[in-house]
Amino acid sequence: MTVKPASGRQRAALDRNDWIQAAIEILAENGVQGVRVEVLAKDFGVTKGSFYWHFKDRQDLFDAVLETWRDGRIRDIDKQSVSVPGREHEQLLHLIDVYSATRNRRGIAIELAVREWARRDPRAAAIVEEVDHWRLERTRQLFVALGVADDEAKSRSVLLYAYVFGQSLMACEHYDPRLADFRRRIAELIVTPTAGVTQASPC
Amino acid sequence: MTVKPASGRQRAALDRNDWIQAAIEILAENGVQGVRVEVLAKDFGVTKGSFYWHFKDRQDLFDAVLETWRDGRIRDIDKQSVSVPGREHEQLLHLIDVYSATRNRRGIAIELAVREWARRDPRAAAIVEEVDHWRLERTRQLFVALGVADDEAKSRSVLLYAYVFGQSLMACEHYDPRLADFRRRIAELIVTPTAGVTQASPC
DNA sequence: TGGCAAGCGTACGCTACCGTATGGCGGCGC
DNA sequence: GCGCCGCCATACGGTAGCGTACGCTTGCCA
Repeated sequence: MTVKPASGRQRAALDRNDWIQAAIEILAENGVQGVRVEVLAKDFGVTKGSFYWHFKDRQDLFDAVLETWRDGRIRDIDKQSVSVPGREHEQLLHLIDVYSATRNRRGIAIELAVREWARRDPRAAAIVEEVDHWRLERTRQLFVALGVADDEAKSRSVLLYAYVFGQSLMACEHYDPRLADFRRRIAELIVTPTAGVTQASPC
Repeated sequence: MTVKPASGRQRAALDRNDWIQAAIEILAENGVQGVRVEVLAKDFGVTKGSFYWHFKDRQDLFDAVLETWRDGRIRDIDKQSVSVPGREHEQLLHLIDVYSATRNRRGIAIELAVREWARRDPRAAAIVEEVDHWRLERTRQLFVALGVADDEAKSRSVLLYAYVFGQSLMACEHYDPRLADFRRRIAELIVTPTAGVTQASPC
């Protein structure tokens, strides 16, 4: 999965972003603790002399990774969660599906790695909180567009993302072969307004 | 948090379980990668010569930690999830509450650390799957006792635990000051049978 | 009271890292 | 063609940690 392998005789010069991308790859597979500069360098076929040209130290890389991740997430949220009138229900279901464990393995792995990181590093925690806030806000708006009252919309947003992340760290593949059906059923339960929580129409 | 500190002039001899408990403590705080024998030894005020008396190597400790955790979880499940006729609803709510982020910080930290571990170690993954299966099965029974159809009961069980674990890795403390209310609302949504999913009464 | 073994200390070699200092090399401007 | 700078290599010192070999006590039991 190395971006610029050392296959060619004369490999291209690496830039800051190459290191960041490689770091994210390792982060997803082995966690923050696995992101080691000498290992990254070996993957690129260079020595750490290169790394310390582009970065002050390891923490510098970490900060860059966090910023990159945050920016990417926020772009994604903007793309996936803009309210398209009349299709909000479908949009919410799609949000859940995107984080389904079967597809998008890479994205989920990164997501979990960053959150694991955030439990022990305040910098990562701050970034995660930023991203969470964006996501929850966008989802809230979708629920509101569905006619759900604001408090209920916030609750459901929290439920939606908590479910999505929790789902990806449970091992229930062997629980029942019809798990896919269950997931659909759960998704509907989360996004479908219950009778009584719908906002009173202003009449 | 050391179990047997080196405060006394003549500390008691350590046994296998002392090391395991200390390892679990570090595991919760710093993850598997943080469980280092020389660090544990320093915490106890001994050298690793002691450790290698009780354990073959580091992996031996890891295996013991996993078994200990599993046994504890299964005991907990048996305690907390036996169906008390007529109180199943309350029991399910209690289950969610137990894993609420505000209380039981230690239990949650261990839970997350083990699951993080499981993503990269097949031995840990096997243990987690065992525990998950037990939990889901018990919760399913509670839902069924509430009159919920079997498929729906399984779905809700998955939702319940996914929500609980996901909740503990989200940073939504600053999302809204009324988060506690939202949590209650969400819990009710998860455990309360929707109209139409209730099992047809055998008439 | 001699011996034995559980429990731990000491000391060692080894690997994997981090960060730094400094040297080399190729391409680009002039 | 000369110098300079961007990019990387080399080499070094230092720390943390694993596992091993072996020596030292303490208590127990014959």
